[in-house]
Amino acid sequence: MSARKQARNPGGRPRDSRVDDAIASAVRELLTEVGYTRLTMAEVAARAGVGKAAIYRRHATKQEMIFEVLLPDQFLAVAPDCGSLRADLAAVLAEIADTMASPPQGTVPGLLADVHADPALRDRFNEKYLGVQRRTLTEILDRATARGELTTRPDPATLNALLVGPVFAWLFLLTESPDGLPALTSALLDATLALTGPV
Amino acid sequence: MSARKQARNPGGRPRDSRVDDAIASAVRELLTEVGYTRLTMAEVAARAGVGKAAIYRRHATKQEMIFEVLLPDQFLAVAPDCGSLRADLAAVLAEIADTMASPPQGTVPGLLADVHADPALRDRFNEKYLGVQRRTLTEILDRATARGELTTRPDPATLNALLVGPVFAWLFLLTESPDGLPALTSALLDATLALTGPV
Amino acid sequence: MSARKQARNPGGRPRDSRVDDAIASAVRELLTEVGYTRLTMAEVAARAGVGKAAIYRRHATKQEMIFEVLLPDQFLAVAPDCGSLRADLAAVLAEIADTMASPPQGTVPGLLADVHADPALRDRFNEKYLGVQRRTLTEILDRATARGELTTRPDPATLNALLVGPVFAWLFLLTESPDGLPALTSALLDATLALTGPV
Amino acid sequence: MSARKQARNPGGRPRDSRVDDAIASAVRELLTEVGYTRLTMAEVAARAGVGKAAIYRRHATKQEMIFEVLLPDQFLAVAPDCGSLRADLAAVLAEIADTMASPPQGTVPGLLADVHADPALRDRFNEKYLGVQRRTLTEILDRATARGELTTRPDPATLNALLVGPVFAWLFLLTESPDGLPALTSALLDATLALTGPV
DNA sequence: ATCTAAGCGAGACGGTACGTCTTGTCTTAGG
DNA sequence: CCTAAGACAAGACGTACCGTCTCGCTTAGAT
Repeated sequence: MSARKQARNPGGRPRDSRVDDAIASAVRELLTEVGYTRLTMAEVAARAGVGKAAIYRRHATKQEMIFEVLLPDQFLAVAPDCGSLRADLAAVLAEIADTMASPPQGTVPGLLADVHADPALRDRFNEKYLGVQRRTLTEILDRATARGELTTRPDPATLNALLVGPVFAWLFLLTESPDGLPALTSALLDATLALTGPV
Repeated sequence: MSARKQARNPGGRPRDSRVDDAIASAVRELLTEVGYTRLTMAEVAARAGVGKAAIYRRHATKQEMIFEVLLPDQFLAVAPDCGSLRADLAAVLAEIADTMASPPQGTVPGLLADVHADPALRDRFNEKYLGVQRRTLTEILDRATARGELTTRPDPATLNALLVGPVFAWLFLLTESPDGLPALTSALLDATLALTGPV
Repeated sequence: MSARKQARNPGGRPRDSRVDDAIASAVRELLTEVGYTRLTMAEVAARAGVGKAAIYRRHATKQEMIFEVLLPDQFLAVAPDCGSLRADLAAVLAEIADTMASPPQGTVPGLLADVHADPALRDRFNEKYLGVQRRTLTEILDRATARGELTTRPDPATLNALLVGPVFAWLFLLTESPDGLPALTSALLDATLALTGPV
Repeated sequence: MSARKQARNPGGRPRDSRVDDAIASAVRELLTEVGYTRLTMAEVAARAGVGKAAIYRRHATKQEMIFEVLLPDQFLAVAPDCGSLRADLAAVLAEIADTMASPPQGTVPGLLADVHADPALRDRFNEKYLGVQRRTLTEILDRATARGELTTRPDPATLNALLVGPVFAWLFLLTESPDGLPALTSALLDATLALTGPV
């Protein structure tokens, strides 16, 4: 995922993957210890035992670094296929909720703000996060349609907002505990499925 | 709204209310022109024709300044009473959506990030924004219960997340156009009301 | 001498002269302790108990800062008038030699290199150092001419090079001790005066 | 000149002399184009079509590299013997002046500054440049003494400063044109010889 | 005909300084 | 006590450069 400018020419010393790991670990530690805003590049470098240049060789800005470190490479890599629309949606929602709830306090809101401030980061966010979500939801709807589970086929963007929004709001607007997420997502699936109409 | 530290001593020169207005206007202009992150106090002061001290006398930090300038004083001042649960929720949701959609690009996510970073701002946010929302929703539920519209009385926090979350996600995660909000909120109300059970 | 951008408008907090002094002292200390090359702005700021911005408000670059701190404000302010050409030249030469020998090891060569690398610094150097020297020498020659001490009037630039060059070479090319300067300047004056011809 | 660490073991690939030449050419080009300070090792390597390691295999530091590239191998290899003290001094002075005036703008002052900052470079400078000068001057004085041209035998260091200093000052303090050097050196010899006394 | 030590170009590495920027506080002179 | 202007301490940012190290490969001389 990282590796922004891969060497075209195979000559030259190759990137040291231990440096990637050290950076990622330092970022995660510091996010936990000091939070998104107070994380500094100098401290990441020091903590990782790495020069700042090694970081900037991999990540264009502090924001992209954090995004790239936190977003799992395998995020929604395969669309779940559990046999029913509800089960598929539940699986997707669980993975999304997990990705939101895992990073340390304040990281997700901080990142979202920077996504809105930095066009380059926005592009990466759209590509690596939103696009994957939309493709996965579309695939799930395709399968449900094939199964005859849907009377009306909802708009994927609307469905996306209806599913992800409450989880985000629960965690980052209301700042409620992640422990309440299961109950929330259960109600959320009931409500959403009411829209698609029972067969 | 403003006036964080009211003069204890009535003696001395009174605050100039034109300064308050000039600051508010400058903040709104700059949010539109350069966005939340690139707005600086020095530029607000220059644009408003005001000293930085005059700003800090009114607002403790940059973040509180923006929050106080943007949040309408009358936000959800009176709970709507339109005769039905759906109409009441629609009215509340419309006002909330409007408050979210009005500020310039990136302002709401920026503010939300700072709410997570700054405990003092979080207190103000809880008091002036979240608390009002929850109180209003509770009152609406009370009325609906009295009318006999509810078979099960939902948890206010869950309801809050179900209603506000999708609007937030639509605007700030998916970055879809505010034009799509009416369709979204309509579906949203349908789905949410399906939970409360038809009478 | 310092004060690069003087406030046009008298409004605003005035510069704190203690900051000027603290910077100058820190620069002198650090030049002595670590030398020209290893002096860093961050350390100057720390040593002076001052923010870096306070330094850059006064001095455009590290090089100009050192130049402005080291060059005495009164350098050759008044041309000596001792009654004879030789005495006048001796006085000027002593002051120039003193200005060269005073700064800590390596400072003068370092500064001279930067003068050749930075046009802005070169302008300041020409104005504050060379110009003053040439004007002073010209004035001394004028007086000697009026006294009838000169058979041929030497070119001021040549005279300048003949006088200052050996001192510079003694200190910075040969790296001989400043203790040898009196003997050198004495021989130097004899040689130079031989050119102008005895009356 | 080059070859700082000669291979002890004759095994292994020998140095490629074309690499030496390519480095020297690149250094000279870049000194002319960007000057001493802005010359970087990476750019020298790129220009020479050479790896940085190949440079550092030959030269310990950037400063030594430049010094070694610029100082002629044959600098003052043989003391001139022109039949008179003045002619000998003129020949030495011309060669020294030429060595100073040849390198691109700013190179000599830059190098001199680094000589004062780096003890290792200073040693090389003393050995390859100053020592040669002093030995040559001493030899010339010996011959002049044998010829009976000297009434008083001047101190070699003083003579060195008196001769070389004005040339240095002319070029690097006053930044006058090298075209003026012949006139300067002529006056300089007159003045200096006046000290040694006519026979 | 290997073997092997050292050369080679490319470029990543740790470290460190630079000059810019912003925040929230403080200091003027004046209303 | 307010105001406008702007200096202040602190410290993060992203860039640049140095001198070292690592990669895969080439090039001789010694066996």
